[in-house]
Amino acid sequence: MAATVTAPAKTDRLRGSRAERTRETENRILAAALDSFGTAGYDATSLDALAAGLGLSKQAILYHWPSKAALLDAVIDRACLDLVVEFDGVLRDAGEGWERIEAIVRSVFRVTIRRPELLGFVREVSRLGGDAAARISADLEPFVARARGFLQREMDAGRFRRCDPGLLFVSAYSAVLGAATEVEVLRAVGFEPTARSTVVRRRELLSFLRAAIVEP
Amino acid sequence: MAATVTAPAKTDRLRGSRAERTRETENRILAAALDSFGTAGYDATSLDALAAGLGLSKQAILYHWPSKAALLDAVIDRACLDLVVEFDGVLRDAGEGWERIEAIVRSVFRVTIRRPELLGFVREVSRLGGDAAARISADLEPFVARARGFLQREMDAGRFRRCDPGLLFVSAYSAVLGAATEVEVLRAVGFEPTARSTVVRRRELLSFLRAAIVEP
DNA sequence: GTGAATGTTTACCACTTGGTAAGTGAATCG
DNA sequence: CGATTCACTTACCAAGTGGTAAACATTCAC
Repeated sequence: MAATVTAPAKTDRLRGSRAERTRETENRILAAALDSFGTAGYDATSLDALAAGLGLSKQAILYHWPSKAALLDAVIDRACLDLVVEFDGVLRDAGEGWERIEAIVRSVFRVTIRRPELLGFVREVSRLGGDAAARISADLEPFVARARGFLQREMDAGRFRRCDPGLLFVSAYSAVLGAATEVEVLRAVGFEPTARSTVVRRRELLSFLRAAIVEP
Repeated sequence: MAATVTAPAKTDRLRGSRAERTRETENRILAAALDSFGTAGYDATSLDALAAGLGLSKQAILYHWPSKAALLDAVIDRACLDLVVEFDGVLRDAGEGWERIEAIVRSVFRVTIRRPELLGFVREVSRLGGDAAARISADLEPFVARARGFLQREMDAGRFRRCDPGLLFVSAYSAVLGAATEVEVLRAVGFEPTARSTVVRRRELLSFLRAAIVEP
């Protein structure tokens, strides 16, 4: 027979070592929780429903994390990791000055299409406030600090309009997230958030930001 | 004795006609619900807690509105009325062109200080989606339409940079609401949302918007 | 093979939720 | 004055919540 070296490999769920399978279960839970927290919301997500969607029981979740709040913390860390990985990858290959902002905006729009729950989750956590919001701030702080440093340098070089880098960051952040995720407002002004209209929205947002940021 | 013409006037709560008192109770419930929905959130607000805070029982609320969802609808209508009254009043006395945007931004910042729950509520409803979000869109549609018309006219007159008025509205809306209400993001960039820092934030936001909107 | 650690389940609990049913006291109206 | 409407309360309920306790099956270490 063909050499089954060491693998038991009865079903897909039983592949790999015990530690690997545990990690995979936790990943599945984190992904499902991120999805539900980011779309339905934290309060509107029950552990029962979450577990049922994964073919588990609620107590399986509570085995890996001691409480719903602890699960939220873990999801926050995971989401921030995903975001930072995404943006860092984009920025590594991006050019200088305005090109970097353009690269980030394109990246945000790509994320809202491929993983719409991710930025919704960021919104949700900052809405929840308290420990969760503090945690996400802390997780993203290095990225935010880098962004501010970048803006400051570009201002010093005379390429960006001089202003407070922190507040410029907030304005740009809000405008980008809004154009990418405020589906109701977009609908109110006649834009169904389809993939096709995304191209238009992105183009308009970029020209808006360029006018606001780049020194003419 | 002094002429007590017709007034019974035993306590404050019993003043006025029956219809007036009923209306006053409903107003108190609406105000408390708007506050709690806008700060704690819809899901996190229980009818019991709401009623207790008003010295009523939950069923008193359910007497005036048949369900929590119906109460939410009423709160939406009330909040939109407040917003439209506020903005219309401001715009009536505002000048032309850029001055009108400046007036609106000042108005938004004033609202976030005097009634922080109001814009938080708008955010919350648009997060909830579904019927509630559709309702708030419908309520604010006339105002949004006027804003788009204004932007279009200013572009035609060559005073504003030419672009899609609807998407410009979304970008500006997001930037304003973000700078006014994204407390966690502001904190992350080192701005405690105090009344003092508000002046700085408003000034920076205005110069950001001016650069983005006004034709140089 | 045996015993221990691990991941998961079933059973259960106290508590909260939105909502119903029925009753009550006061204002209003004829 | 009596009847009725009105605004509200007390009592209650079924469904769901996050979380605990304990039993159970599988896998791993020896």
